[in-house]
Amino acid sequence: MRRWPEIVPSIPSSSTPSHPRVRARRGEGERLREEILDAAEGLLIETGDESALSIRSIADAVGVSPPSIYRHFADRNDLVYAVADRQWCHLTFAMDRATDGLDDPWTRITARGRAYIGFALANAEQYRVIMMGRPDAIPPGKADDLPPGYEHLVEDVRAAIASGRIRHHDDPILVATGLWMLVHGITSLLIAKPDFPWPPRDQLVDHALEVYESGLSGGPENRL
Amino acid sequence: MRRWPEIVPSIPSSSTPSHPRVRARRGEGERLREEILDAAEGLLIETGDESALSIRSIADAVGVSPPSIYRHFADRNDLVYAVADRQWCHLTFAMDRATDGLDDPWTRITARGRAYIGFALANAEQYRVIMMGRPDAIPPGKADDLPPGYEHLVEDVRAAIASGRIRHHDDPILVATGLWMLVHGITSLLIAKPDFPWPPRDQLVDHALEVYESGLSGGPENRL
DNA sequence: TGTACATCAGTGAACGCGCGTTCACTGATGTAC
DNA sequence: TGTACATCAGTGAACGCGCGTTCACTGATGTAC
Repeated sequence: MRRWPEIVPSIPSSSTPSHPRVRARRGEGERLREEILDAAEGLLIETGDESALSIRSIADAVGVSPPSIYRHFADRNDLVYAVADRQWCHLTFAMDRATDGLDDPWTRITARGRAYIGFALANAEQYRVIMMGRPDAIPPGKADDLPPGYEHLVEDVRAAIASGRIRHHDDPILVATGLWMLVHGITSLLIAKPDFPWPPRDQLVDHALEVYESGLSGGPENRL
Repeated sequence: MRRWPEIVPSIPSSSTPSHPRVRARRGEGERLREEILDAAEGLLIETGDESALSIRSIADAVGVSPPSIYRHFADRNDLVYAVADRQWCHLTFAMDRATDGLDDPWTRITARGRAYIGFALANAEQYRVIMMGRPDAIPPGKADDLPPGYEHLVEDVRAAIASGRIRHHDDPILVATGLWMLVHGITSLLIAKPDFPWPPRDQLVDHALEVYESGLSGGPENRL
């Protein structure tokens, strides 16, 4: 069980750089690494398919020859890992931002959940890679990693239990995991079945969170 | 919105037939079709990867030459569709069996949910294809299809609302969809992250269903 | 201030591979006469 | 009962493709002297 690096991610543009690329100046070779990841992410969004991330197509999108990729990534897997890793950080970042300044534990929990759903749906293909894909796409040693913001969620659950907001359930890990599964279920089904005649998304999210909250708090009479 | 065919599926053996295959007798050409699907499913389970289902590897597993596949399937997509379609039927069948003979609507609902989770986890790679994969793998016109047993679930929810077992929620579609999402969330996360240090599976399932049930029934004081 | 040179960023061509698909075919077998 | 033949199940060889990866290389650029 490891941490994901606590870097502050910048949401990258999905733009495919125009082809005539200017060669990095000496000492600035690392620049290409970022350009590669940007291009990979752009391709991911564009094609919606992780398997479309070929060394050649990425190199082409960056405006560079395929062997150049190998200066920065050991092989294709290593590159896909890096792409997934970035998404992981973005999701964490989005949730941290959403809970910033909120004090009430349950408010923080739902805000986190809504941010999770919102961000994941806005970045569906990236979410696919990190949460719905085969474990191959996950960097080794990260497969058993905590989900984005999991520790913070557990803290909030613990606080909600302490404050009596969550009743009849005393295991914060179990409660947090259940919440994660509900939120993931909503997110991943909407992503996997975009053509299904869903009820309005907001209604769906509200309903599910409300039912779960009601179940955790001991019934509707306890609701705000 | 279309129905899946109401055929009674037989759970296929995942065995890869031994190589020296006996040619089908005249008029029995359809036999190969089933052998192909069996072999494809076997490969799917074995490799855990839909992209490993190549015409060549399937032909090899059946003990037949690649062009033979085209006698029964228009192209690779068509074949993958057929594989997914079969899984769809199996899942439906498993749930119908699990609710057989049960009368109480809520008992039926949870039995259906547990059967869904149980069957999907026992056939993880197949579940991946039909519920977690890209819509490409889903036969055209089936992408907006009802999930296995959805209508029956909605019926049971309606009955549970009528009997007062589900309170404060009057839209059976919304409730059924929420239930589906919860159950799918549990299933798909367990499949996608097999190495995560989960709480015991049964505990997780029990907890989530209990919380959701409590939320739907209006609090723990209403529980059995 | 000038220059040789080590280093760095990146390239062009090629490798072997497995893939989906097509083509013209083969040889067994049931059936019409 | 015998046989010619249409049909059926399946084949062998080849196509063109995109892929990951490797190799020896080029040419710009900063720097030591």
